[in-house]
Amino acid sequence: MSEISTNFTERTIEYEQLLLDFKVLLKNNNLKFTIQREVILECLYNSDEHLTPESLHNILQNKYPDLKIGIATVYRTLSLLEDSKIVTSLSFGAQGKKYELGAKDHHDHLICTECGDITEFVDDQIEKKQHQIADKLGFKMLDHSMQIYGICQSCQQK
Amino acid sequence: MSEISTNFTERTIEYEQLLLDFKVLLKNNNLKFTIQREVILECLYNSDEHLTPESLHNILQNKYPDLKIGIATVYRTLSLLEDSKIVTSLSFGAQGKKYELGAKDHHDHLICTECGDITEFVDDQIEKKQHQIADKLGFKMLDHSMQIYGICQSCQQK
DNA sequence: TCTTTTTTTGAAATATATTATCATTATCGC
DNA sequence: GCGATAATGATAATATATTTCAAAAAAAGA
Repeated sequence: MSEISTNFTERTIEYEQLLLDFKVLLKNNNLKFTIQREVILECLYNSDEHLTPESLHNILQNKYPDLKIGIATVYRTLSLLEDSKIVTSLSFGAQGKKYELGAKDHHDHLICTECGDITEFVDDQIEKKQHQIADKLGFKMLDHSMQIYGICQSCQQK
Repeated sequence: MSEISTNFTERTIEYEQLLLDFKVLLKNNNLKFTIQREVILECLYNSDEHLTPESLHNILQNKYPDLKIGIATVYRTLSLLEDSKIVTSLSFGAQGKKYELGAKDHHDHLICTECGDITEFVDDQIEKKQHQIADKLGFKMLDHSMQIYGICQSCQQK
């Protein structure tokens, strides 16, 4: 039995729900709920940024050094979460794939073509407009994605 | 002097313009116009699909075997074209980056998840809104892409 | 045209990212 | 707790991308 405490900084209702959904999903597929899978989900939940497998691995190594979590486990878990539509992977510009929890509200992305940084935003008017356009063209809208490319504030100052 | 003929299947006005722009760009940056750079641009122009560096390399090896074009040259040229905003790289789902020519008009797409049909549209209000959002967040907007996924009219009738 | 200067090239080496293998360990139903 | 099964970390194997460098090609000048 592990002595590791997950020591969550936040345990919101929303997170509890997400965790429960994850457990149900695992059970339905004869997969096991492990401490590694839990801390990866928790880390994604508590992070505001889009994480690469590498950065996620670093964070986890610092936060839970006794777990000695392997990079392979991070990759495997991210694939599992992506297949299960719990996280979404993005890959814009230069540096590799980035993952984000997909359970939150729908949002679009501003992507810096210089540093690869990704900022999220939501705009109700655009959401509405998209529905209008789909309707007008006799299209049954299921999902959408939008990216704005450009140069972020800090890169402009360089 | 090379004996290779580029043997273009199509040489539209649009392509000639693109090629000219490319030549001007090269000259302005003290770069040289090479047969390799030309066939890569031509191949991207004549392809309907999004190409990976790998697939582009294969196509070029088959089409111009005597050129013996190296994979490094493909990567280098794609980076150059991307930096110059002539092509855009995308990365959907699993493996690696894909490139497409980005010189055309803004591409907003309605994509049918049933039949794969793609309809283009432009909406001024959305374009404006995007600029407003970028401005508000101190972001210098260069480009954008938007996709709406759903079911098209004819697939709904089936 | 020929010569000089500079850039580009292909091949190979290197670096980085991702996936597979496998012996060991953990989970979970009983 | 026990046994069946799945997951783990370490590391090997692949896949993907970039760098190096001598030779070749392109542009500029005469």
